[in-house]
Amino acid sequence: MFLGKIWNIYFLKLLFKQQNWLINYLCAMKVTAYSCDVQSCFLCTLCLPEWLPAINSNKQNRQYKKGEQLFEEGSEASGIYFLYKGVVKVHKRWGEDKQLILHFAKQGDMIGYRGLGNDRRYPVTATALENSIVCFVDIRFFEATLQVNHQLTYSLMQFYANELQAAELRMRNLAHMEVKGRIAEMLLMLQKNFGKNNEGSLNISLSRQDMASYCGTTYETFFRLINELTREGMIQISGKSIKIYLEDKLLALTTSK
Amino acid sequence: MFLGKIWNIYFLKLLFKQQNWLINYLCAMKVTAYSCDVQSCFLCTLCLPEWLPAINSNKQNRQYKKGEQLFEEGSEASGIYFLYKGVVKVHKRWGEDKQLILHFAKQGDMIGYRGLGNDRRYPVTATALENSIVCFVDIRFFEATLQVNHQLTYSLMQFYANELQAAELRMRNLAHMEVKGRIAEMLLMLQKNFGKNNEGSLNISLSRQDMASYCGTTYETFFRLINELTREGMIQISGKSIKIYLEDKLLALTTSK
DNA sequence: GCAAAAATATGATATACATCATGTTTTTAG
DNA sequence: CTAAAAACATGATGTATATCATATTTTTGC
Repeated sequence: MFLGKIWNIYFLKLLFKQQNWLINYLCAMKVTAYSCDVQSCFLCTLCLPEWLPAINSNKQNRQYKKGEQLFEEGSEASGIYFLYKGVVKVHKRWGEDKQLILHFAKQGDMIGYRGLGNDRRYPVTATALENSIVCFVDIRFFEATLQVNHQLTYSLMQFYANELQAAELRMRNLAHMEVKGRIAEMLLMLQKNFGKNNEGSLNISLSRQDMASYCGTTYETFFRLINELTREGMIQISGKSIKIYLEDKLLALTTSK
Repeated sequence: MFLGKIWNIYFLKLLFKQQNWLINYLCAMKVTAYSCDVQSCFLCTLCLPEWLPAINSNKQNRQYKKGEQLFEEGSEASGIYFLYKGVVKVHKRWGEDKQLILHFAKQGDMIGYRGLGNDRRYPVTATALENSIVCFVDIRFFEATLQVNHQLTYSLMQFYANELQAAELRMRNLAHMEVKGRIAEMLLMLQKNFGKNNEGSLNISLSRQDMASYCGTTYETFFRLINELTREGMIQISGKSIKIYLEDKLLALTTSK
């Protein structure tokens, strides 16, 4: 029955190859059915069972269309988001038309937690790259939750510790690794986080500009370097689908000397 | 009496202008007197008073000479350090002879907390830039402390959140800000964290290589650019002493467009 | 379904920064 | 106190990457 559903969509996709609106419409419908079950996210799994009803009555489900912003850099941090469906980019501005993308958030990811420092404003912007559904938790309620659920606080602390390590690793890479290596690293990250689909390509579709912004470079440089990677047989890229062929060679690009 | 001591050292400094060994020796002696009072650091102020005796019997005072390593990137994370006296750089390797300095730790700073993620190895190296004294707390005891002292856990979580924000800001700057701006930013950071001495220069002395490594650039580029900053009247630098003259102009260099 | 707007492709040119090379000064260690 | 090592200074040269310019293709909105 589930397979039937997939087949159904696949069939429609073939039928209306260019008319993606229908597919999107159908997917959006399916997606609407999803919602927080108050038992599987970072928040719910780490809280005392007695606290779950409180969560249940305080959470809000929200939907965002592709391109819509969840929140913007500099605005007051109103709460924390848990992504149920979709893909969201978390990014920081530089000047008028540049940005560094910090994270491509996927199903299950927490977003907005960077607003929990001393400065209660979001230090980043979050933008939906696909139609997305989130569970929103008000910041005050979240803080109350932390006061009550020590295990959650401890886990969140560890989560931050891991994020900090990752951020500082990327800092070093931005400072010293060449762009080609950073692209290789991003591709491996995407494979790790989003996996491959049945055709063996990365299970996510990003614009080249967004991929470039993740690597901290320009569209043009990114373009030239993925061409090189293609010529060297490490990857293949057509449209928005990317296949990784020589994982070890990519990995080699990410190490020094 | 305290003033007398300072005058004493100042007098000796004049007398033996080049013979710093004596001064250092005397200072080291003075320094040896310092040690944890179990009431002023991040750890002690946030713990329950009942827990302090436990800390007192578990902490270790350690000394490091200039140039000595506290711990090394990749080695097992054995504990957390609190810096009582001295300056310590926290840095990450790249290749044989490059590094990115993440932090110049000063009195009161916590070091080694990056080792508390899932991977229980230090992701960074810590090296003393001056003779330093630290209070060391074993990682297992620290974890037990976290389990007991929820306020400490919460504060540590917030601390990490702030560090993460700072790291991601620097990530963006490494990606998009030009080196001159990053130097300006470092100088302002040094002034904020280490203050000025009675002559108005930054109260810290770093090698140019280390400053360059903090900015994510080479010694040569750093050298040329501080010359520019000097020519433009923003700073003055002689030996290891740096004076900031035009704070607002430096600040302007750190913003886009 | 069509016009407008994004996204993509690609060459030509510019430049910020790294690398190399060499000499001097300062610091360190025995 | 002296030799060796580290830090510092500075020009010459090389290169990775950004910027600009322009044409094509794809996507989006009404």
